[in-house]
Amino acid sequence: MLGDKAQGVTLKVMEYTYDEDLEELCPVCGDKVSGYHYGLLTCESCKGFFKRTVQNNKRYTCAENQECKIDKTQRKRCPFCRFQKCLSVGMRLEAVRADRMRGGRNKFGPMYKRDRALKQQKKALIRSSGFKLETSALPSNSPLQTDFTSFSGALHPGAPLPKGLLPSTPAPITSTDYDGSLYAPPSLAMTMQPHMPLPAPYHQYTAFPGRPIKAECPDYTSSPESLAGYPFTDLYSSSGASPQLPGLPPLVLELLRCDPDETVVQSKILAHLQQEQGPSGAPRGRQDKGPSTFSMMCRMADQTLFSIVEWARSCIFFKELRVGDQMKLLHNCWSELLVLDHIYRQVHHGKEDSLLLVTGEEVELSCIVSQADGTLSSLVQRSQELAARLMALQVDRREAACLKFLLLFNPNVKLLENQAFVEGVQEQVNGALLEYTLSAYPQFQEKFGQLVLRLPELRALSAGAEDYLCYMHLSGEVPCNNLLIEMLHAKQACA
DNA sequence: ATAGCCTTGATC
DNA sequence: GATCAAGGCTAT
Repeated sequence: MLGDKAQGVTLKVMEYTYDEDLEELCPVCGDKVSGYHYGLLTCESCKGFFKRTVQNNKRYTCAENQECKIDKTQRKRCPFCRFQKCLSVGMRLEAVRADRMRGGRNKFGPMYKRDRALKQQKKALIRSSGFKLETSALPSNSPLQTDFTSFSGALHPGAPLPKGLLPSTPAPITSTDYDGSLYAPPSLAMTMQPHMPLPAPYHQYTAFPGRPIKAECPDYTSSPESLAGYPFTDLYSSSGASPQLPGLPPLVLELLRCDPDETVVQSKILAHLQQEQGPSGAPRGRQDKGPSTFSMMCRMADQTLFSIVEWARSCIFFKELRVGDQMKLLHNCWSELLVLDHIYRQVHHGKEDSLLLVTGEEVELSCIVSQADGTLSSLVQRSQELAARLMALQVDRREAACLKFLLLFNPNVKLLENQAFVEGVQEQVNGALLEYTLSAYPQFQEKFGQLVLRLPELRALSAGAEDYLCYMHLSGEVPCNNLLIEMLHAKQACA
């Protein structure tokens, strides 16, 4: 045993830390998972919380506006929002037994098994591609980036593409991907329905098509009585998501399911940044400004971009595309997605005079403006204005998820191999968003139009941001070996 | 009320 | 018989 460890140290160390890194975090609070509970991998405490809530038919209320952040340290603060998050990430009421029978298995057994298989496969794929890149002389200063650099490599126009890596990689965070698409060749799936505007296709992606399952477990959701007091009964028109709510357009639901959990993304990015800075990376800020602040922002954006790419790769529809089209779409919209991500965070943050960073840090706007040059200041200012507009529109998470897809599936991208498909998705998402806004906000008929109108503004903003990044890059201010720059180059090459 | 640890029992 | 997600117990 000890001998094994001593040999090939680097390899072992890499493998180990890598596994640790990928070890799932609870989608509710980001704590360590202890196993599958009520439908997905969660931590012990959220399992217990969910059980207590459902078993004892608890009712909570939120003292704020039902948008409390739930993480490991704050999860006790607002049980209402915690339970809402439990539901929105997909914890299953039906898995709590009415008769309190102990032991045994329930109907979710096979689902868990499948989820495990998917994760296993993903691990294997990433690992193999990671090693491939190791050997192909990537100037990596951080060997722990294997999971992300793998795609960075794949996106690089000049780099060899690891065959078969991209199309079938399952979702990293949304653990409820139980469709069979993983095992079906994506290209085939497309050629099968080249001109179909896909009304049928997405049905096969819903986790439980046609739904329920009355049998062994009590189905709380099917009983109006037991449902009556639950917060999610009136959730439809507010925030949060209820996976089983009737009336929510299934596609919207599906898009939401693809959406990564903020907490998980945040902790992942934080971990990466800390690794880059070294273990002694003291939280610097106030006095240590200047170039390091900008490069820090670049690193943050860079990591966010990795998570965006990861999101896209695991998304419904997107993963069905050929790698070439995937890259074209991403090259087209990466900055738009970054800007939207930033702006939506500010909407959520809800403060006009400070910014919330992906890392969870809050920075005074005045602090940024004082350090930034005119261009950057005006970009920040414009993004704050856009955030304010979206805030006024009360954009919710479902709408934001749709907007992301509308940016990603841009049929105006040139030379797409399967443009009809991209157009079809765009159309579908538009339809679903319209349907959703109309039914969820009937008193606000123009909401759809208002939301969609923000997209050109957002595109203009992101173009400005790209220009600025380009300028800064030429002045040597942007850290190299950066996915941002890679994207920038790729886009210029296309143009 | 929370969350870590324990017991149970259907399924493999 | 091993596994592992259910429910149960209990100190904090």
